[in-house]
Amino acid sequence: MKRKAARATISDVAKAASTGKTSVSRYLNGEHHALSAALKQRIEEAIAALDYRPSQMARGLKRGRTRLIGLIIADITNPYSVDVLSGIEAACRAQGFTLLVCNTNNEVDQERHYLQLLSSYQVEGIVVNAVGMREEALSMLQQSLLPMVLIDRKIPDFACDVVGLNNAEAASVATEHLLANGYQAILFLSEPLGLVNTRLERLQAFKATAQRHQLASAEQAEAALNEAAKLDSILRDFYQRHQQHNCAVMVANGSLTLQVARALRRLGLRWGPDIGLLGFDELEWAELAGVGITTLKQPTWQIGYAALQQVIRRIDGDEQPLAEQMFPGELVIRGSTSPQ
Amino acid sequence: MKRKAARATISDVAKAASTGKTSVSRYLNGEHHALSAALKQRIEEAIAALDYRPSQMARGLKRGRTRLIGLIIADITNPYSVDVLSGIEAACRAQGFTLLVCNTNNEVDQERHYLQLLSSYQVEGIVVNAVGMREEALSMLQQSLLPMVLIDRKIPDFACDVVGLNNAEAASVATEHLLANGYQAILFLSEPLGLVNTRLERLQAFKATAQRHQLASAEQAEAALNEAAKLDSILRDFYQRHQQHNCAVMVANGSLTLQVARALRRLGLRWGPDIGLLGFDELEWAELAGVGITTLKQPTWQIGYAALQQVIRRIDGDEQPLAEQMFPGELVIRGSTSPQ
DNA sequence: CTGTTAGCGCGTTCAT
DNA sequence: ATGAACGCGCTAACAG
Repeated sequence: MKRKAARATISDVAKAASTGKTSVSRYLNGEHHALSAALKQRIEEAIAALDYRPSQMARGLKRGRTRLIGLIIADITNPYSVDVLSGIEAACRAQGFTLLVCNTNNEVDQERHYLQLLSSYQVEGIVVNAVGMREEALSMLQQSLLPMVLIDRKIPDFACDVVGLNNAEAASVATEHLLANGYQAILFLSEPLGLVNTRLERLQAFKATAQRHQLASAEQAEAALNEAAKLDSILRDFYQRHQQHNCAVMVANGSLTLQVARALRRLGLRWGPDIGLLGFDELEWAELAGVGITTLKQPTWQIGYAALQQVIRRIDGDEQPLAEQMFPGELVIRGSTSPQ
Repeated sequence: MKRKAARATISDVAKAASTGKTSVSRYLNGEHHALSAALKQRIEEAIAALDYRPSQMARGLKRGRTRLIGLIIADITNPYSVDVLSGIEAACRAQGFTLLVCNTNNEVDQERHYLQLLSSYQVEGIVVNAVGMREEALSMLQQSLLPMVLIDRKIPDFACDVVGLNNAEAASVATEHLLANGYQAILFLSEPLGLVNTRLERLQAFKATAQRHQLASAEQAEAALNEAAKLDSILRDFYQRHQQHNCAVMVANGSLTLQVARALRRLGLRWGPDIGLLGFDELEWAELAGVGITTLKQPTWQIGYAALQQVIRRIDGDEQPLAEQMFPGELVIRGSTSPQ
């Protein structure tokens, strides 16, 4: 007695429909023009009766097309990444691809593991959501020969399609908003800059805009997400030096904004009344925190969708030089950037 | 000239090591006892030289073991689900499985689509993270014959392993906390109860505990996540009837807590000073919202990890009657449950 | 229009 | 200890 009914194969269907495997295969692949109505009918019934579903394994083995796409995410707990994932997934469904999601948890050996894995499963393309990814982790990607697209971040010296935010424009808009609201000292706060282009571009646009408008004091500081003490001292120092003017902090991403908000809490400073606060990336709780936190919202879903479309274009043989799609951000104004 | 170097196959390796495929296969599967040191050496070098990696497709086809596990998530934007996902993923890595993540977005036809897909890829087991899943969507799962485990929620009349929170205990602890802090009227607020066992169990434990302690007023109401107006009226009404006493709201899950917080904002009510607030599920921003929101934190990561272990046990042929693992929650006390 | 045949890359008897 | 040959489920080339 069998443990469980073995799955029906294409041969079973062929037998049940008293025909050959080829015709069944043709039916499955939509080559309806080459099948008589009667045969189609029989095949259809056989498939239904046996609850047959073709094995993607065998199909991929034969054709070399697995219709599989790998997604590498540095940190799946990051809301930005999750939103992007939604967009990617929607695009996959629309195009008939399946997504293999790999969360590297920002660990290099996990990334190595997953790259091998994706290769083992013969994925046809890879999307890398590099948000929050450390630089060393990115280096590993360079060896892959598959169609690949980067989200949010570029890799120095590595020619690869990129989809992300128009950082220069966004940072400029954000800075101008703060200037327009009368802030006279602004601190640009980010995780360690390194060679991370998003941070560098945002910083540069901030500086340029500040200079263009002759901002009295444009400062810059870096702190890692887990350096609470350092964050405290940076913020305390900045506030003490500028509390007589209107001063504000501009935070380069959502994860850090959360930490900054916690730090300000610890220091007893209220965003809005005491100090301005503006963060990149929308936060679902932004309106609930005190007077609300002004954010620069990214079109995350669209970014994910566009990224997947781009990989597919490459899979389909597109040899265009190099695509770099930059989406505009949207400023969501809340209480944290209203002085007094 | 070939477009890109075709991947090396097991035959290539065999040729390069001047041996047969069989030995290479044995080497790959760790049957080291049956290989001479010299041959192992040659194979090892050939694999390295060709950058060979076995095709999981072919392997799965032959052995019938794909080492693939499917995960069905109702709503990937739910932080609870993401945390659980982390745990599942860690367990997968530890056990040598790969995860196929499917986000149904709470749409029935997407679920149908993904169930077929998982079956096509011959996954060996399925984990269903039912958090936020509508009842009608769950019904579809019943037909799958694969090893399957449910997270968080049970399906009526469907024998299946379940991993989740000890709802009765958790709700009891939460209720007693409110009682101890002097609240005399408590409103239990959830999404529509339906037949969702988590909601029912939490409600029942709330009622039982309230009765045992002779709480003056224990009320209950339901509202869907998108019914802002209804939420407003429920809360306004409750507050007006009880504002002379200390009154509190207990919310059955994190997504709804977010909506409740927004509603209270709209109504101009402050949690803590004006009305008590306690929510199931930890929120990363809980401490930043006003005086902070008291939450009942679930061991999400562990729940995910345990769920995957359970599926694997079934895959390995475990025929135990039925496992129901219930983890304890942890009350995280913040300002929202301190009256006056 | 339809069936027959030959692999895709791998694991697995079964001989050597 | 090692290799030759067969077949997993499917598609593609080639007959009929």
